[in-house]
Amino acid sequence: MAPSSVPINVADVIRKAQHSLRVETDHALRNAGMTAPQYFALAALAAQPGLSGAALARRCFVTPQTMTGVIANLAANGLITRQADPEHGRVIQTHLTAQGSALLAKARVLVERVEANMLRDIDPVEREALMDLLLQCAEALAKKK
Amino acid sequence: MAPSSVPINVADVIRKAQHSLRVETDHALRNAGMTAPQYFALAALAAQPGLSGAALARRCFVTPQTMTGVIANLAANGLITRQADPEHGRVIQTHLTAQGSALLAKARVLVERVEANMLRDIDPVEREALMDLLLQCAEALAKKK
DNA sequence: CCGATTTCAGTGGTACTGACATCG
DNA sequence: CCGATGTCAGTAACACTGAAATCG
Repeated sequence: MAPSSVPINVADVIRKAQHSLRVETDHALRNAGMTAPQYFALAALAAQPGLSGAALARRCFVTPQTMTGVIANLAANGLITRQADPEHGRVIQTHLTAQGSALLAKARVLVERVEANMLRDIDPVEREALMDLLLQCAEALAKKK
Repeated sequence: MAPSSVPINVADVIRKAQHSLRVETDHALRNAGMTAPQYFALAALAAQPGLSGAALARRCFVTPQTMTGVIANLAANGLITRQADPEHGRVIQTHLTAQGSALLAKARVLVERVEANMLRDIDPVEREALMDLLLQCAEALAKKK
């Protein structure tokens, strides 16, 4: 059964929930002139400055090639800077600019509002259960048998 | 906090689980020469033959523009046929071909294997709870306050 | 005129393959 | 020299916005 208006299995519901979350997050971020992947990259960079493109990709659940494109757009908008790591040859370190840091702070409020709204009718105990179950799913998929 | 190797909130885990699911589904479908969106479109078409592009888009959680591209590729591969609805002017009905139907049956086995693997350590009661919680999330996002 | 469907044009994110450089 | 990792180039399929044409 494909995703429909009345999903009947767990996989469909995961896809449906994530899709709604992504759409709402994108809409919220549009007011800050940013896309969702760009936001996640900035947030990861704020937590750990100097990450390489490949490291950033792992943290944001995308391939290095995808992150390369996201990074290029962030750099073109003046939100990050890129410079070669003096230690390691081809590795390129990435850092937030003051402008990037300011925009991230503004965007963070918008994104957290969406996530809080999503969970508004779910109590802390249930949220914990939901997280545990989803992590089990992710691990089962990763371990692959 | 952005998605990281140790997600700490529900939204991150939803993104992580869906990403793993999508990657594994894509890999499984590659053996059938099909992409995930193509599979979902075929499945929807099997359930309700004759749907238009716009109707198909709604069922598969994508925009009509996106579905247009997916449909074009399916038609180019001979898996579906398209013909104008004699009643309504511009509406184009879409139907599975015999080849499309056969490939869908093969692909369905591969996809269901991935989904079963994802849930292998979760008992029926917990699966039900997981679905309920995710549906609550999706509805809260859709209702938007 | 309005609403739904379709199509076109443009941008951005996503993955795969393949190639090359660099480090250990 | 090898193998793992980071980057880049090319290709393909998805996905959204915005706008325009068409039909009922």
